[in-house]
Amino acid sequence: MATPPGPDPEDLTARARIRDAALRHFGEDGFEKATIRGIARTAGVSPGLVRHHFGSKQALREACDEHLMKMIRRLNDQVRADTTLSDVSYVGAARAAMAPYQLYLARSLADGSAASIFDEMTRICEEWIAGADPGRPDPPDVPAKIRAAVFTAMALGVPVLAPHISRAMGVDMFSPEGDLLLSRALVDLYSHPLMTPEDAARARAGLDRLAGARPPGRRTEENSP
Amino acid sequence: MATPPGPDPEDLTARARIRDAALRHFGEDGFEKATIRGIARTAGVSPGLVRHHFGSKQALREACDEHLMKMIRRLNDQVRADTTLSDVSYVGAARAAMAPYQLYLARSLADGSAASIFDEMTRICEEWIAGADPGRPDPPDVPAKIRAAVFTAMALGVPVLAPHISRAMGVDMFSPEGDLLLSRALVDLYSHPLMTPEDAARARAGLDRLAGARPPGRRTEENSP
DNA sequence: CAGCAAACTATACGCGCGTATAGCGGTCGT
DNA sequence: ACGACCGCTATACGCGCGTATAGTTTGCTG
Repeated sequence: MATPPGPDPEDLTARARIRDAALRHFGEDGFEKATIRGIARTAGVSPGLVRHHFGSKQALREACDEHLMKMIRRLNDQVRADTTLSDVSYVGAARAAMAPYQLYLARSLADGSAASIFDEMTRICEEWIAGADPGRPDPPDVPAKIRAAVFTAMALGVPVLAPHISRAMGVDMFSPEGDLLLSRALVDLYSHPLMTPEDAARARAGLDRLAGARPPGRRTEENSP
Repeated sequence: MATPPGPDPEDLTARARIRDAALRHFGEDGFEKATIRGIARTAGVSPGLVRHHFGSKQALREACDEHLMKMIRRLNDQVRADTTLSDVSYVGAARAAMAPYQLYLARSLADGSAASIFDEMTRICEEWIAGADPGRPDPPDVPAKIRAAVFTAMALGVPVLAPHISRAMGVDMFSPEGDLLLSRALVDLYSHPLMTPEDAARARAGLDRLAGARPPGRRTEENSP
């Protein structure tokens, strides 16, 4: 295997440039709005070459997904490798490395594709949660996988809605200042439970009551003025 | 004002049917992929009438945004009105009432439009947070508005990524069982801080160190292997 | 040097979209 | 009773897209 057509050792080839351009265009304009012609122009090639290498627009998207997931896996393994770093710096470094792809990831997740990426992140998160579960006082009444999925969705909500957060903060979320501000906000939110244990108990009781009484049918008040 | 062209008392007119159909199509297919012809067919009218009433596809989208925001405001006022309900049932009822619009809201937020809706929800959330702030032991070091924006993004991450959560749970998030499961997971996550106070203190110290030392420049290891 | 395969370009086609405009029927004010 | 108006439809235009295919360059092998 001297120069195999393998996917990894390609970083300056036209194929890789097309893929990177596609990641940018898909991320900035969305899959539908992005055009093969525009991607080709950014990559400095002819539109026909895009089809020659990837076959179709959809296949190009799937190649982007695959590439991104490979990068996420590598990032996670890398973080797992040296746990000597403090939590914060690793989170910051990971966010910095992901920055160019977050727009694409956001779009891709939002329109329902990139399922495997979400599942992979959920799996990673589940390991993380399962590792922390033994340390908590009360046993969880929801499987770790489901909690992992919900939390993954919440965590991904931040990059997905990055423009809105940046607008609220007044600085770009990906700038150093914005990143710092966001990190502080996240630490604050993560370290303060939004519900007291009593609230939670009451809520759980309410849920049990709803579940026992009747399945929560929707109210008919949606047509009242 | 017998039959004014006002926006409110219209619920069975063709205009309202077009708007509802647009909400569905935009939500299910995305703004770009959705077509005026398809919306018109769903609404049972001719494509020309869509333009006659709304002028353009973009204007139709803005009308959808406006309508949705009005509904959100009404829902919030309604919830604020009777605080006798337990937290959970109001959350469930609100989610049920929002169900048909969550897909649209998700798409709309994800592609950067619907800024005013996000800001409105942030404002509501900020009031909620500001009301709860006096009760916490340590003073927050991040403005309430920013915490509200970040939390709003996280909360909206759930409906935005609903398909993925549903896939992980095994049941549709909007079904009664899925809603119950999701609510339990949310209660569990909300009632258990993800970071201990020590973790948070250490993280804040790390952030202060990073902020004081140098702005966090990105590593050069993204091209290493 | 010949030849061939792979990378790449040029050009064209067809389709479906948003948009524009002309025309038709019922309803209401006068 | 009648005409102006509004809701609504039918039809058409032009554009830009994804896709297809034929042609051109490049680089490697025998």
